Amino acid sequence: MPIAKRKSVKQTASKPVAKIAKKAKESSDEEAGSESKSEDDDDDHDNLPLAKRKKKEATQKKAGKSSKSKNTPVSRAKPTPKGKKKEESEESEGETSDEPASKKKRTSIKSERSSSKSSSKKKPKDESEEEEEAREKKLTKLQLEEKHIYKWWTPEEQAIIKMKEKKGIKWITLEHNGLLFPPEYEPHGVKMLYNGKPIELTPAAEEIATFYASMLDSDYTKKEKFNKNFMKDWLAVLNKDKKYKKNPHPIEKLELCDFTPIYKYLQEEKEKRKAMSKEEKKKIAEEKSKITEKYMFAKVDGHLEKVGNFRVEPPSLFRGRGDHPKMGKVKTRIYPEDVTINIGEDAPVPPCPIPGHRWGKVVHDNTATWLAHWKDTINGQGKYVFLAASSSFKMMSDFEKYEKARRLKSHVERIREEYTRDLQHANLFERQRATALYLIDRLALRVGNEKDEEQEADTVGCCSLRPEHLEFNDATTEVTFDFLGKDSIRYFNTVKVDQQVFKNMKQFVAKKDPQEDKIFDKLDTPELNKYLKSLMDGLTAKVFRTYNASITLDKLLHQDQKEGRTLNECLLDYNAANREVAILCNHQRAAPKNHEVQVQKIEERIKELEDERSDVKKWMKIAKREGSVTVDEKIKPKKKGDDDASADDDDPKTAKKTYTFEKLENRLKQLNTKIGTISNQLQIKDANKTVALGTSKINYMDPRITVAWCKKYDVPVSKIFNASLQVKFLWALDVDPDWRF
DNA sequence: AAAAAGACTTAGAAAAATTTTT
DNA sequence: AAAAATTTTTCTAAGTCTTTTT
Repeated sequence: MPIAKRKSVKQTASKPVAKIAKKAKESSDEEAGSESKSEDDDDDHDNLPLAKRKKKEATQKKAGKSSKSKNTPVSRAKPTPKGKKKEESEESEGETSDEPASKKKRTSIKSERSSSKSSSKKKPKDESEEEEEAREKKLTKLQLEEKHIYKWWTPEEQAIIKMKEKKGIKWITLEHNGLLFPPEYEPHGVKMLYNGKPIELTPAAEEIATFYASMLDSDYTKKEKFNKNFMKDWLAVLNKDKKYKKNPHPIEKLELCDFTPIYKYLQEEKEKRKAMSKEEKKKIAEEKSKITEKYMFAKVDGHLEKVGNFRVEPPSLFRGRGDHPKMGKVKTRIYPEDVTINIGEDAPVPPCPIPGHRWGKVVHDNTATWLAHWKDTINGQGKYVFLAASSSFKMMSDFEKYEKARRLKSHVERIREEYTRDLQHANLFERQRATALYLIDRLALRVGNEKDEEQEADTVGCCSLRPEHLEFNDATTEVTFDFLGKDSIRYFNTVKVDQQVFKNMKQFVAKKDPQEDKIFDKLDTPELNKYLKSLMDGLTAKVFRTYNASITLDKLLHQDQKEGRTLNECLLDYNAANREVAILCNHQRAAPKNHEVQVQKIEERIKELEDERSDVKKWMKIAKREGSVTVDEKIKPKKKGDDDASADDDDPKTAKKTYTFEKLENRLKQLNTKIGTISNQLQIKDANKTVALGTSKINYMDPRITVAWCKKYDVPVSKIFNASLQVKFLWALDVDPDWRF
């Protein structure tokens, strides 16, 4: 066992973390009420070393659009080549009072918040007041989060961190309360049917049947492999029942199983929970949080830090992605015996939470950041309990990730020259290496490690591509990539590649088994990464994804940014840039369930408004001539059904109305903006249909690019980073508006 | 040197919470 | 007030890359 270098340094006598966490919470609550600003006055105002303003270096990109432009990755084909131009986008209600992201710092927010807090009597609150209150709540939440965060980026802290780095350790003292186990299964006694008859199950068998019943709505239960794996594991449990030692359990075939009684029971339980009164719900929530409270925080070198996943994964049916060979297998319950705890040597070991059990092992590995660890029963892979994204461990490595990607910026030109040259290398290995690197760089492919094809879904990355994944178009020298990548997400893209790359790839594919052989048969990922290391210290394949995502965002957010845009136009532009990055990285999501219906709805609404507009235009002509106009106008039925459901469609009621020209003119203007806004929404909705924007925002785009842009154009950061992201990116919030990636 | 184990980041789905519409 | 839509959080699978073992 790798109880690597134990380093134990004297630990300051310490209270148990639970108590400390509670304390912290109390004190911050208190502060929220009474505003004790002195405490973190000296905040992080300007001691951020990270944001050391780089003079905008003469960044070499032209606004040129050509996807071959030297410094930009080949962009993916747009899924929808609609060239439609949005005409106008004016949101009806202005976001007037949201905190402008610029110079205003958190201190000001704080005082604003606490002062308004005192006006507790809620009278006829009008909209804006309500809005403000809501915003206030969010800020409070953010504040509370921020409260316990260890500001590791100050120079003093940096010195300490350097020291630890030198020793090769991550922490000196570590305290936490272990992890929370799911409760034992409680049988509900609802009998499923077998061959039409109710059947008795042992609790263990019932539990698994209930897992299955709870998934009846999902696609999994319609898959043969899932069902097969499920039956195998379930039958093993069924036959464990002593009653069936001699002859097999009556349940043999899934086709004869009817889980609907259990399914219905689950639905009813859900309904019941939903129907509970507010008080009941609140009470239950409180009880829950009482239990979880002590697990929420750990103490690392004296700093309170949030724990990420302190819950042990409950048993379930394995839901592998794509065509996973193990889907449907029973993932069994984890007990303390299965768990290894990592904790400071002098810290109290958390008592084992299940009576009669004990921890599998307790280690004191201060070279690692995990708090607990167990082995997954499906694949035997390690599962870890780590600190949350807002912890210093995570923030620091996030920061380093982006700094490394920025370092690549000053090497990338050289690297590209080198691999472009090597595309024609006499040696096959080097040619393959150069070609693979080209794809990783220009198409943002993942590196593609080897996988165990028996145990895992068949997905590939760059190095594991096979001939079957490519198609060549000789006329255009375009290559079509069609393969399943991480999470079995399809990568489907036709790209015009470099002539030499085209030639190489055709050659690598020749005389190979399309289904079995690797295109880059001489290459593997350790080999590629070894080469990258030689090009730049710390460089690995994944850095290219980070680099290309960030540089693309940076470029887009600086390219034709018109002055005087409304907030909404700004957000639209950001969304478009974000989307481009997401498409580059192939971040996809399942289309929202009712997408088509919703699109249709909006289209109808637009049509309605357009009809209205043409009416108004017609009337305006008359009014211009005659001063005013009297028309028979349709009256929209009041939303609350006019009881007679039938009346709705057929006889739209009308009423006589008289308008002046000016009135109509005004109305036309309003209609135009409204139509503009709605068609914009529609466009975005459609463009984002299968694109997941979040993944690049969370993992790939340097947050400083976003924050700087926000400051420059006076967009509140909160419009782009929600409370969690603002905390995760706390280290980036003080960046200079002119900062460039 | 190859394989396996270990530790950490990245990923989309699903659940829960919140906001908007009806 | 209910329902629908949207956003946020949670969950845990599935990658990458490093380190250890064989």
